[in-house]
Amino acid sequence: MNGEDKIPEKKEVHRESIFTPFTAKRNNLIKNRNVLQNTFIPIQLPHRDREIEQIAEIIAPSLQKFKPSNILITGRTGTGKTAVLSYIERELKKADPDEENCCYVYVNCEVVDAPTSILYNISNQIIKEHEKKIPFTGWSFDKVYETLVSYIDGEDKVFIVVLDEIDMAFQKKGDEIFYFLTTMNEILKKSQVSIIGITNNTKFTELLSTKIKSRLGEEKIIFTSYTPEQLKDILRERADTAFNPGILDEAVIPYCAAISAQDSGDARRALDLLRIAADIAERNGDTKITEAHVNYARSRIELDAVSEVIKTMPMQSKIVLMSIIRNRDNEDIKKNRMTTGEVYSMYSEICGVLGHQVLTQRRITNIISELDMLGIIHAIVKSYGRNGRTKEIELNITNDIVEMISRDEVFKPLLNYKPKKQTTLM
DNA sequence: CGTCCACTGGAATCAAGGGTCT
DNA sequence: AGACCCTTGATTCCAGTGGACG
Repeated sequence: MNGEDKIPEKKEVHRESIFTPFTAKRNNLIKNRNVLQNTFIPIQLPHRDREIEQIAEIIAPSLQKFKPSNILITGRTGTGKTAVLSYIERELKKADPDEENCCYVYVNCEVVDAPTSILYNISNQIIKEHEKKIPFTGWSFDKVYETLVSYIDGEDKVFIVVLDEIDMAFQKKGDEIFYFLTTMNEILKKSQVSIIGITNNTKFTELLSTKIKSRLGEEKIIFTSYTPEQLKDILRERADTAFNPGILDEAVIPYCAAISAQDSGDARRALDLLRIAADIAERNGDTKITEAHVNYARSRIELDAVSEVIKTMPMQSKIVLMSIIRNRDNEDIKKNRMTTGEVYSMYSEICGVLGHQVLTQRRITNIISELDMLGIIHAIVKSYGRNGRTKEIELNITNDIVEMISRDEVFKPLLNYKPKKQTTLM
């Protein structure tokens, strides 16, 4: 993206086997790699004491077999929600090692989002006996639910069910699943179930029906974004165990913190930045990690994220994106902003060349909006008065990525193809 | 002030593919 | 196996609209 952050040339290394250069250059910059992984849960979570205490206070009764309130936790990504919960889990296990009084179940709804699979997932974490486990497919929702309920009731414990990324489950099937989970207690005679929902969608509660809302959110805890100062502390703590002393340039940690605080206050992002910067430095055989490495890491993260999105896009969206790129680079048109109509005619042309089905303009409008939401393009509705009302579309990706798309082999036939001259339009 | 363009975006509907139920 | 969802992507239809122009 920017030319000034070039990493120094790789140093020549005496070759013995093909691995020698890598092992030789893997100088001990990184002492402990695990610590920088975002799945790592540190012993202490800096700046989350208050939240931990709050949650601990709420769920403490479970250790005496009393049902704690349901909790709804909101906060943006990378504010330590999942980390805090894992921490809580660990502490809970310490207090009740044999799960005599309470049992902790964690489900990530981003991975398992269908209502049945959520129940299935919960059940199989709870049900220990192998022969009683619920088969992966084949059972109806009701049957799974009934089995789960009867099993839970046979246990005489408090079950704490943590639903991470709870909004993902909501999108699929409304709040039905939450209804079943929260009403479970009315059927249960011995055991109790309490739910901890985690979401990074602050508007999530508005989507729920009032009934569910009050049940699920008996207690609400909001995780605020980290400030740059707090991010610095977090990074510093990890860096202390991750790196040998003196390896990190003074400015690196404040710089990482500043970058990620600026666009989210996301600790995960900050850690990624640091880890990748370290990786790059290490691979390059450098002895110190500097701001330049961080800059490099930053652009690589960005590139990876966007190209990943584009790679997994459906074909039609790719063609639409290609049309926008072509329109922008076309000698005859040559403008950064274009209308839906212009995109559509280019699109139909490209479809013709590639032998793809041409979709309606209505659908293309939708695809354009989708691309807009992904942040790949900028589209705002604008009125040209007498000349109609349309979306004004602008590309919003770097040339590296444009390059990458253009090289995609599905667009091969376009390489030698010159678009027709546009006859109409201003 | 009304007209009228070139679309937007909601709603209903369909078709295909996948999983589920019996 | 065959009937029956449910989801997703697409189509059809259409009412609605910001603002330059006359």
